[in-house]
Amino acid sequence: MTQARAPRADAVRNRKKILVAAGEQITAHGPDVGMDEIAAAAGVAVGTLYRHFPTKTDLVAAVVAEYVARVADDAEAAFARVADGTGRALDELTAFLGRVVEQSATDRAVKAAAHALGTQPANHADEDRAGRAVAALIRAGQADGDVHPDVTVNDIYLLFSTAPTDQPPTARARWLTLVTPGLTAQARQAES
Amino acid sequence: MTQARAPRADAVRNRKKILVAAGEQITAHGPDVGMDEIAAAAGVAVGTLYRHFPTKTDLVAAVVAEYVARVADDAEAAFARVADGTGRALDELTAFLGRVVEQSATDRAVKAAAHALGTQPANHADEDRAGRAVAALIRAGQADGDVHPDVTVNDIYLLFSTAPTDQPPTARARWLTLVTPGLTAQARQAES
Amino acid sequence: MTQARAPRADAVRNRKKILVAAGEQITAHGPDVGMDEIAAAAGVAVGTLYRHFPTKTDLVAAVVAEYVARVADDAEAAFARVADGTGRALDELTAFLGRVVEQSATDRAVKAAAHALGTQPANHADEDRAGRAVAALIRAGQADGDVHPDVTVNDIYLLFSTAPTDQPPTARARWLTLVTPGLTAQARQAES
Amino acid sequence: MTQARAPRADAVRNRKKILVAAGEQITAHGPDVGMDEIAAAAGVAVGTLYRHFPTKTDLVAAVVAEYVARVADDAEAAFARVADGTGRALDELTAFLGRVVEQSATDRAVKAAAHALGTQPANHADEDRAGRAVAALIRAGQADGDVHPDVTVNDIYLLFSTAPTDQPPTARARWLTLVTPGLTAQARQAES
DNA sequence: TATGAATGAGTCTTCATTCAT
DNA sequence: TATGAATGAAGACTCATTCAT
Repeated sequence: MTQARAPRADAVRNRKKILVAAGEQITAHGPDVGMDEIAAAAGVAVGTLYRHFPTKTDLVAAVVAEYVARVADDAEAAFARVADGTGRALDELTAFLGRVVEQSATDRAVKAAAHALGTQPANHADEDRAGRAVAALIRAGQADGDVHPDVTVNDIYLLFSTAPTDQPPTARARWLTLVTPGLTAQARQAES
Repeated sequence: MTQARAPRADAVRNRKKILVAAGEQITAHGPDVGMDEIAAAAGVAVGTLYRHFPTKTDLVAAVVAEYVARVADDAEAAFARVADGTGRALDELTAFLGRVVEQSATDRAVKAAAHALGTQPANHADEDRAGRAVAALIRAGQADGDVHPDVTVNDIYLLFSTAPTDQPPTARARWLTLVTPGLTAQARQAES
Repeated sequence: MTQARAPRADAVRNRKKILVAAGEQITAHGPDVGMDEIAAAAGVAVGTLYRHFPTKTDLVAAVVAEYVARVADDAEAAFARVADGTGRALDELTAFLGRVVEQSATDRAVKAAAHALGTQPANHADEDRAGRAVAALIRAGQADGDVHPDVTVNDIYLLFSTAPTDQPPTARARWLTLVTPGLTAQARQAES
Repeated sequence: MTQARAPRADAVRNRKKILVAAGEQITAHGPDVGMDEIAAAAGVAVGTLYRHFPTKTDLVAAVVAEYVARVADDAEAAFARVADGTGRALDELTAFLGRVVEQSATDRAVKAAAHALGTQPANHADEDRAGRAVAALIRAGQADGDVHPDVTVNDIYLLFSTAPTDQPPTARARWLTLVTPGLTAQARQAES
């Protein structure tokens, strides 16, 4: 037992490998990748995969949860920059939106898989974390007079969920351009 | 003669029934509905379904094509209203966008299915028709000074393809509100 | 009714067309050709095909029967030549065998189909006709001292049924060369 | 440990069971037996069958390959007896032919299935082995003056491929009697 | 009567999940 | 515990046969 290699460490490492592989495979080959393929990509046998995730649904849920966690981290970092005066709220908000859209890596394919399998959002903690950070960002932007007063966290989520993640970068950039005015105060005032 | 069921008529009716059922089933239960289920929903046997569409891919392609045709009709009607002075271009454009988004009936699920099956857009005629009508609408709006000068047909398509068709009506309405400023001249000028 | 075209004539012509097409299709594409393909090749609709042959089995049986009839004709002609002194029995016998082997047209594929479908040999009349003619040929050859005394009609059938009809002409010719000695008197005496 | 079922051993045993069952089923019920039936006959589930042979074609190819291997073994054993003086070449050759014909077990039905599925002869090694042994047998027989000088390996193959394996033993014996003279030197010389 | 659309049981194959080793 | 072979339900597709027109 004292001989260096911790037993849990392997399990943890396996879990990570599986999660990563699952994300990659689903992204690359669509939501219908087989469990065998994911296992192979992770370098483990199916049995091992099932030890960590009793169901395909569970696996996908975990992948989605990971993604949510990353998004939450990103949102919090963005707000931190606003809080300490490094960044301006509206800019951070759109940049954040942009970054999320850029991450084709774990994208709509994953969400489609989640949807197809009826996954329930598992990790409320991370979701809340993300939600709070975004809300703070929005409030800051509104305080600046940059973000339209009626914008809510749900609006950002709505845009997330409709981002063209599976399209080429130019399309994604253009989408951002088209969508940003809807968030700004002036633009919406401009329409009468 | 008037009470006789026409022979070809039945086939035509079956084709229609299948198309409708396929749209519904795919929309309701996702792209992975079985052909048997579609057939059952259409009230025919699988064999009949396969007589009309030799492949699931073909069936989905046909459903998509139908959808495209309806969109093309809608776009042309919208432009017609602009042409005869009944409607204003920007309004027609956003209303058109709104209508497309409203049609959850044949929506993203269908397109996801199409994507998953690698369907090639078959009906270029209808696609072109839709494209021309939308382009005309945009040009008219730009002539009015309402639509931003750099807006193109592809922008509209981009918004189409990211519309939250599978979300509740309020979300869809909100999405439209958020997205519209990106198309207007003033709003985009308002951003500096 | 007196207007020239006889109604039965068409039916007979159709039957013939179907029979020919069935032979061709089975030969060309194996015993698993669909009834639709046979019907198409015959230039009729499946329904018509089924009017003439209530079952695929029946159709194949009919094709086989046709083949048997042709073989019977051939055997009788061969014996006729022997009877009127035009031909020598052994030569006619081997030539007959050769001709049968040459007819790849309606060949093993048909018989395999027949076998697969459990067809019972239908046309005893033609079979008997062929059997009698071959028997006569054999007896004549034995009277000449050319054909080995123990050769029977069944031997000829055995060779028929094992002829390499689906192989290239050179192989078929070689087969004939290898097989003929077994029928001749001298050759078999030569083995001790 | 001695009473434990070995893990790999099971897989190997399954493979064998499947191969045997496939041979039997195809022989018994023709090339069109369902994979389900073969699996049932082998006492495994279809999935297992497909794990071992990804395709029906592969399965049939494997059955054929097994058969070829057995024939190669037989031919080599026959030649070994000739080489060490235990047997006479012509006798061994015809006995070999006889044995092959006797093996109705894996016979024409299998080859027909192979043909129908477009199987490519996979195991060239075994084919070559068989070919070499048969060639050696022929050469030895020719050296003895027993086998006709123009006989080649292809002749033997030709006879193989036309052997009446699906007929009763008496018919097979008779066929051998009829066919043997074609291979002997004297018999063929006897014909002029 | 000929047509060809409709039927539906059956075929091959896949894949999430279980379980013996 | 990790492995990977086995399971078997389910899906796409075929085709002999029936039947309305």
